Amino acid sequence: MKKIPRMTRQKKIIIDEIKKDQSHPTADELYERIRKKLPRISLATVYRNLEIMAEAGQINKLEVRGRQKRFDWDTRPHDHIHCLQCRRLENIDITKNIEIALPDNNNCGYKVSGHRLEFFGLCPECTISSETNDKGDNKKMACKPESKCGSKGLSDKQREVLEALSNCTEDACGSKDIADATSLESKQVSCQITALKKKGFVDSPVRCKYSITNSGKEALTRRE
Amino acid sequence: MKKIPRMTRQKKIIIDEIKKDQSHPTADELYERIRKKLPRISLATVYRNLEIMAEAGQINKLEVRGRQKRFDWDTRPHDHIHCLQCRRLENIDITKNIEIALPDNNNCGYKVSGHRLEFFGLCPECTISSETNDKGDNKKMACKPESKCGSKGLSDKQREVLEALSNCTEDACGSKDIADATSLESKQVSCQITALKKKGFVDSPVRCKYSITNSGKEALTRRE
DNA sequence: TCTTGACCTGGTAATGATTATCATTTACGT
DNA sequence: ACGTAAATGATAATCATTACCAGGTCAAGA
Repeated sequence: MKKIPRMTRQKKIIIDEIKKDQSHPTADELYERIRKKLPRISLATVYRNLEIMAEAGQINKLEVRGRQKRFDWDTRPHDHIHCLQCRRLENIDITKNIEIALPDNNNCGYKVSGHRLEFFGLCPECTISSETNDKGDNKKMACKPESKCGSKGLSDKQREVLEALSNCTEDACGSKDIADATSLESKQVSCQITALKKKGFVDSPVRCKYSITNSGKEALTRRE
Repeated sequence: MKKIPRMTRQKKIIIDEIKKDQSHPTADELYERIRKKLPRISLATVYRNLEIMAEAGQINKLEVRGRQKRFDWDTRPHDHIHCLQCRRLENIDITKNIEIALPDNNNCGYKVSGHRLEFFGLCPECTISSETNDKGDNKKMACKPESKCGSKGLSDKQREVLEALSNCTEDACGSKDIADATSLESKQVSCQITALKKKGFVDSPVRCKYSITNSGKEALTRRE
């Protein structure tokens, strides 16, 4: 009485793409790859079919740390490790070292249906890059960029303040000077400075004096 | 040189509320509870401070299965179990049974900084309710409702079809009858029927004949 | 063979959780 | 007590995912 979902061109291509490697792709990564072969496919179709195939047990939906779900063609039970910096996810084999005892005889009263074990840390490449680059200023990702880095874009006011700082002839200038150089009040300037410091675009060599950082200059040129 | 975040009334109340029990609340659960004491607090403030306190190590941010993050005042390492139906999350003690070996001598080359072990299944209450209620039709949640149940709301077209079915004098009627009774074409009706079946509002006792279910009637009255 | 309804797709709107922005308010060092 | 940096509240923006719907395709029964 079970209904078997129809096999369509889209489903075939999706499952082929997953099986191609061990990369545990996200839905939108798959979408981008599949679009090269099937340009008219919809993102909704990708999501839909991943869900259907996961339910049918053809693939595995991984709910790991981070916002996006990842998909794995290998439905055999195994564990994962992922990098906190570049977010890559890999299989890890630890069956020799530990044995997870499903607490059948547990005191919690749950009817346990499964478990998940996940390690995290820095992958080899990110470990190296974090050791060689001591200053975080122009740190380059060894692998994929972390998606959660926060917006490195600039709002209009932030851009205005940054430009004023960039034009500053002194080593560092106070918020009064910036307020004069821009159309903003000193209170607003102070607020923007805080936001810019958090993004690493502004530095405060002396208390109440500010200067633009290298990544701040870079951000200015990025979309002038 | 480390900056200590300022202690504000809001932070105090948030951390007090978390420490009150073992419920591992989500940000919006906390927001609702705190609003009773501090009605003008903003949801953004709750999120912001939870993030700050998690970073400072005062509380623990739990990225467990499900969309929402949960927060735990107990920062000592421990594992969790959660119910797939009502989504409750509880601590679980399994230190006697297993020992997680951080693979220092692992072959993956990662610099491991931690791990997460999570069991899932049905909590005692949900186990009982799933055993007594065989039909899923009017199954009642023993505890909190699952948030991912899908929207139980009705679009205009869905409501129209449901109403037609509800007025049907026969036991069940075909989509032609529904199309006549409504302003919709038979193709549209078929499409809506599919959606309504998925929600459990419509049943198909005979092939190509449909009738409204109890939960379907209930959905109709909910916001007439 | 012809219908007829079930299932599937692409395009897009809606949703839900979280984060960003910014004017205003508050806490803290001096 | 003052002035500045940080925190707040209100709200817009973002991101991943899901819902909706009109049109297309398939397969079983008349």
